Amino acid sequence: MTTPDTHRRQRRKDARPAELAAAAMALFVEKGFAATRLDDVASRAGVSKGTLYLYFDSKEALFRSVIEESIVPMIGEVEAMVERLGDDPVRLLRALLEFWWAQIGSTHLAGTCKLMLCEAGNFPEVAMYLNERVIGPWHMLLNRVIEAGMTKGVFRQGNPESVRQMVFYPLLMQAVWQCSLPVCSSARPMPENYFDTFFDVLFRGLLVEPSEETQR
Amino acid sequence: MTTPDTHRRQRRKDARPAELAAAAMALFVEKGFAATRLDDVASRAGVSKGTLYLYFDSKEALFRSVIEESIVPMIGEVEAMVERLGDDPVRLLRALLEFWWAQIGSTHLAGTCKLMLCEAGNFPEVAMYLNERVIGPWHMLLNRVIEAGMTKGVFRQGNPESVRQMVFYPLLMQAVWQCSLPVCSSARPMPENYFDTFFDVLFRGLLVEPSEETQR
Amino acid sequence: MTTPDTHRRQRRKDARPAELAAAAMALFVEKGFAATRLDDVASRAGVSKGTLYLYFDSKEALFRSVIEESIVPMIGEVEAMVERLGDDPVRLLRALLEFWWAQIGSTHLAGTCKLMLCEAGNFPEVAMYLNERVIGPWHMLLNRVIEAGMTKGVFRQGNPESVRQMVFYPLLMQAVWQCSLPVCSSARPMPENYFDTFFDVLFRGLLVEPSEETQR
Amino acid sequence: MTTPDTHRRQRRKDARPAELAAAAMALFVEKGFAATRLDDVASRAGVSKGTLYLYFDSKEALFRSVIEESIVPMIGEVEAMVERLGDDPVRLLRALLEFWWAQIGSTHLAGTCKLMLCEAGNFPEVAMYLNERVIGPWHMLLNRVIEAGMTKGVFRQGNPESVRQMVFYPLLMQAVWQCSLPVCSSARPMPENYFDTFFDVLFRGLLVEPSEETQR
DNA sequence: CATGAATGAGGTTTCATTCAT
DNA sequence: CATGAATGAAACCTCATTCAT
Repeated sequence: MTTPDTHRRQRRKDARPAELAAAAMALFVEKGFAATRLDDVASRAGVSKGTLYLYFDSKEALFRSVIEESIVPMIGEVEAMVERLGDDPVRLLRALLEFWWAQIGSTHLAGTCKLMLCEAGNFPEVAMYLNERVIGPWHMLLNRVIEAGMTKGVFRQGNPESVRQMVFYPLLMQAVWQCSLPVCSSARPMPENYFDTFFDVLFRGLLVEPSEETQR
Repeated sequence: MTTPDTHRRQRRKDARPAELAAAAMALFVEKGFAATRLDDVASRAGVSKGTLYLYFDSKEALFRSVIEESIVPMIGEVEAMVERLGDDPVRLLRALLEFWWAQIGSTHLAGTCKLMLCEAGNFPEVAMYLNERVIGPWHMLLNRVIEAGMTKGVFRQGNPESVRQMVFYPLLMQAVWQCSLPVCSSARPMPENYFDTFFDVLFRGLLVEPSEETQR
Repeated sequence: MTTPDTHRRQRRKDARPAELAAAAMALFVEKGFAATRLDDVASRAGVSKGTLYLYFDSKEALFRSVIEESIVPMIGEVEAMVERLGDDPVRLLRALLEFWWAQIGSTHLAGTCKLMLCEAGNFPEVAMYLNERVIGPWHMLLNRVIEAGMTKGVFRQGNPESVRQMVFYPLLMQAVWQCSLPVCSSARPMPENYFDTFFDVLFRGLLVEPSEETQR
Repeated sequence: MTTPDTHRRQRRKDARPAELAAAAMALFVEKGFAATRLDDVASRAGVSKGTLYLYFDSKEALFRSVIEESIVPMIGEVEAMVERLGDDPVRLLRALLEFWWAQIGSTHLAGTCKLMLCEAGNFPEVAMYLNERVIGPWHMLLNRVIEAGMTKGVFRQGNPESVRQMVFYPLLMQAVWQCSLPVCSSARPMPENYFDTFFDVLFRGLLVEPSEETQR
């Protein structure tokens, strides 16, 4: 009794909220929440403005929903990383960061990071929630690895907070930056050997060691 | 002829634009451009809404002026850093970054960085201008130091772009983050030994060297 | 598929711009452009303020549109008069003026004349445009008839500009005056024999001719 | 005790209100009442905005005062014309109209006529007052002359209202027009022989009489 | 379900008016 | 007297939200 047309329609209907959220996400990331007009969201999604209200109660609800939907995969990613916990802090740290970049930093989820940064002041509860569910656990994870490395004597002693920023913020900033300035020159794609240099310097230091020096 | 009162009034009038710009800056950084109401700017500055229009043609002009006024000192800071150029890449790089943090990252100019990140999409010309006058020169400066260090064989070989991000983005992100989340837990003051760890890891690497290892 | 209701709605929507323009026209004529509030335009048209902006970009655009829409019929009228050009200057001149009064001077298009007079200083481009498209052609038309009459020896020789004003300005001023002072006593309807006297005096002069004098 | 300087100051002070009124008049005529900003009035008069309030209670009071000051000389002119009443309707009518043009239509008082036309709707009491004190008497005057001419058998019989408009409106419209469109081409100075043609046609008609025709 | 015309609260902007100097 | 910075009511304009179709 359900014709293929009905099927297609059904699929369309089910996909609607996600389509709308995706359109909203793109514009929220590009312009910010307040500067985004629902007119624009609707026309980007190819629907009428009224349709938005069939799926979302308000602009703010749309925003929360967009964030919400981004959070679920993020939580998933972070938890997936927890699974990977192994013994070698070096390999583990590298794996975590590369995984973060592959699954978040270089994907459309990077936009959520930008939104977090830009809109946290206007949506403190959202920020708190995100902080609790995603940022916190992620920081915990990094901290555990870093501190484990220090405890094991593999990593240099020091302020773990400082270390966490050093290992993570370059990636985070790069991700956010690419959302912000697709127009500027900085939007060039990540260079091939970015991570090679990154981890080389991170683990072995910027300075050439005496032993290496003699090798040259 | 000029009574003290006249003086006070004159001083008031001369100071007005800066006062208004400061109030606007604070709110723009906190809420973003679009979400900031001129009513709020005015009442934060302790004047009426109309007064804003005695000094700025429009909300957008106010924004541009705020950025403009932030740029001048930034250019000054960057140029001041150029003066410091010496021969030792290690000391120089550390000096540059500590200076940036002291003069920009930890001051109210950090807000300009956040604005840049958040509003670049809505004010592309402003972003281009800033990019040209401040960001570009600053990147050049870092690049020169990094490349000089590599050429001299003091710094490990690698992608300079990657290195630049590693040395600068943790500071930049920290600065922006503190603007965004005065409400969240991350707003705690920079720990005492942040920079010690930062440069220790940066220059010598996260890994404990074999020679050090034996010392423990 | 289209119910009568749909029809009515459609008709309503199509008619909206004209309804709004009519309401605006009436108030612009009555109060002038600057003194007319869009609130008043909206409530006279029976819509809310925001509705105006669905159809017109700004108050000025509304004004221009109102004028624009008045110009089209005016051009039509003037061109219709050109068609009437015949050989007898006397009958032709009378026909033109009576036609102008019937189609413009005594209709709502008279308001456009008042607007032209009152707002020309504030909308010089609009004035120039009207001058080019309507006023100029109309003056040309009158001039041609007047000069043809003079050339043929039917009309007394004299400054055609002066004659044109004599034949047209009483009608124009009467039209404008009735827009301006519906409140004053002058708003009484045109007397029955207005045109009889008008053309009698115009063609034969105010003075009683000697031959007539003897008839009394 | 009164130095020359004091004298000059005194004269300046006494002249102030008239200077301000003159500046206001010019702008009211050019832009209309509502579109005229007191800022512009003040700067045209070379004083500060506050100074206006030393001499006039409000913008409307300024407007009324401007009109008021124009009325007095107008009343004077009209009364001066009454004095001239003689016996010959032809000479009298011509004298009245030429006098009106010389003393009002071609002077800055023409602006008052434009204001009357444009602002009557916004200031009905002012319009009524003007109507009572100036327009009415002036119309009476013309009517008396016209009717006297008709009674004496010098003027052709007809609707006096119509005749009054024919003799006066061309001049009035010309006066107003020159206020409205200093920008348009119509602002050319009155042609030399304007009045010659005007009265020739007015008294003897547009048509060439048979007797004249043979003279040609 | 989907539409888009209509709404009106709330933002930006203007400017007549005031008042300390 | 004269000033002009400051005010705030009221205008213009925007856009999230509603609802008849």
